[in-house]
Amino acid sequence: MSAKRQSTVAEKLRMKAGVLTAAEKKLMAALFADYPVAGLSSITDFARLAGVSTPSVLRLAKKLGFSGFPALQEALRGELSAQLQNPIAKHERWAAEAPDAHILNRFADAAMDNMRASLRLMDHRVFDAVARLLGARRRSVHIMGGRITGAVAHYFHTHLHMARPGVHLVPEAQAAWPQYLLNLSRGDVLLVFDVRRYDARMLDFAVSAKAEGAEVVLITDQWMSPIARIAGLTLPLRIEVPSSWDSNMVPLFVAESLVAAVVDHNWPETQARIHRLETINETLRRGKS
Amino acid sequence: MSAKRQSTVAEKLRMKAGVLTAAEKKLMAALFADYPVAGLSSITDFARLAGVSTPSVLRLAKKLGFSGFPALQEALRGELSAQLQNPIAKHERWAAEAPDAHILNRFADAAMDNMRASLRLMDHRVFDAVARLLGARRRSVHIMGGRITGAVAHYFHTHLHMARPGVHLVPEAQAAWPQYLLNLSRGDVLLVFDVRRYDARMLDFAVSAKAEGAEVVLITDQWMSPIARIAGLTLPLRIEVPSSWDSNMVPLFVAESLVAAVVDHNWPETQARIHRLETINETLRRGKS
DNA sequence: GCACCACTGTAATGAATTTGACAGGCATAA
DNA sequence: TTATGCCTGTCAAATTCATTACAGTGGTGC
Repeated sequence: MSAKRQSTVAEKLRMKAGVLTAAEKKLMAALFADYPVAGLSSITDFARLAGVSTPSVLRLAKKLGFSGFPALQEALRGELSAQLQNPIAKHERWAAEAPDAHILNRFADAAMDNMRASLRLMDHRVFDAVARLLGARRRSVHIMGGRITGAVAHYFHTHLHMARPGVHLVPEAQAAWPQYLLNLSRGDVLLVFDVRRYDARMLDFAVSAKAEGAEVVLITDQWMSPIARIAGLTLPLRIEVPSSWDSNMVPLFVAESLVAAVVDHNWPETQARIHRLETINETLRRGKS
Repeated sequence: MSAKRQSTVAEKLRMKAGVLTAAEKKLMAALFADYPVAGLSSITDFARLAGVSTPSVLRLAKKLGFSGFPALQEALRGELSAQLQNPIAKHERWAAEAPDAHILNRFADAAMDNMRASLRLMDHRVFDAVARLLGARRRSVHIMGGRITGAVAHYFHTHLHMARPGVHLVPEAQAAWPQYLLNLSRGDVLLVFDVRRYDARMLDFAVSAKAEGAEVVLITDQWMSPIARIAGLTLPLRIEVPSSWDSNMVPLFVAESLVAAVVDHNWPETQARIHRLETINETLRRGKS
């Protein structure tokens, strides 16, 4: 790949600065005053902003080598979006020899994109509300995941359980569900991970739980599990990767962040609990060996 | 003037997230995937990008309180140019409206740093070698994780098992280990996840496995599990986050990437397998309900 | 002073966009 | 099951936009 290809509109302009006419210099100044946003409105607005006529804008675009004004705009949008994507991540991932097309690089890019998009999709107030619910000691917490997200649910259960008592994992095996519904008390929290392809049986479970008075919290993907309609709080995420399956990285991220938030929120008590846990672990290990 | 200060399009969207229809949610996700640039092209392009019709875009714009699509675009341009000129915003904050110190932002920063650092730590030739080992059908694969990484090992087992036969998960319960050692054949692969605090018993297991002729592959953290000394291939990662525990995100990333690499490497065969799996799942589901 | 040339704006045309009206479709509730 | 209401896409009209053609302006060299 040659380095020439990736010349930005700004570079092209500076390159041609010598042969620009008066009207074109006005345009260049106007564009640089608010680069590149000034060039993203209509050709009429841009011309008026610079104080020239519309055909002058068009002539400048052609002089820079574009087929027309829309082509110039697309170039501007392209470099803008490249610039807004975390620049470090894209360029610094593997300074080394691995090709861009390598699966690790493709996966890493996708993962970073997912993180960004998910953080935008999530409402941090909802996140805080979920953390508050999970931190309330008088509420039991019941965690549930589907085929894909089962591992995340399991992981979340393990860690939240270190932070507080009263945390239960609803097993994937449907046979045991009735008793778990029985154990639900009014005000308990049911946290469900459900990404496509959505599990109709989990919807049933959530509906029943809600009928029992549970607060339903849903962590789902951008296409939204049907459980969203009955959930009190929903955190939508983005989980696409170049693979046959979706990625669990962002759900895991949310799970870890939620645990951290709960731990933060009630630090002294949790710290004591963790300390006790470490001691017990030590004792068990010694006892065994 | 209302108490609310000028809210961004992103905020408006999240505010209304509850009352958005399916098509509108698609648009929201598409916009957030490349915010705000995705919304700066024509209404036609934007609609096509999100996979909905143009009128749906218009309806969303009106729902957010704009007079039409161009008005929405102008709002996007406005906040974009404000953001680009404001030096603070240069460092593109993700959950933009949440404070920097918010746990989500701190966690996200740490996760991104971990990703970058891990990609630099890993040698992509080692990664490829691991993928090749895992893809070899004549070798059985045995997967093992510790207390923290157990969930990742479990997840990795589930997914790799979808891609190929001969994948086994060594349970955490030590009691069952002898039989698993017995099942190891010369040339089999033992893939171990081990991060601090390292588990001495896993080292013993790995040593025994190597003695049986197994290829030991280790996925560990930057401080390197002692197993590294006997492992044939080692992938060191970075897993620090602002929390009481380390993060499993990067190990999960590597696990997912490895599965994708194995799947890629032997696509036709794997595809057939996955297809059969889907069929079986369908059948089971139908049979149950 | 006169003719030439390059540059710029006005006006008109054609293309694309935006918007409103309509009807099919899906889910919900009776 | 049937009826209702909401959502969504197709289609067509109206508007805006991008582009071309052309005429006017100002400057430069002879």
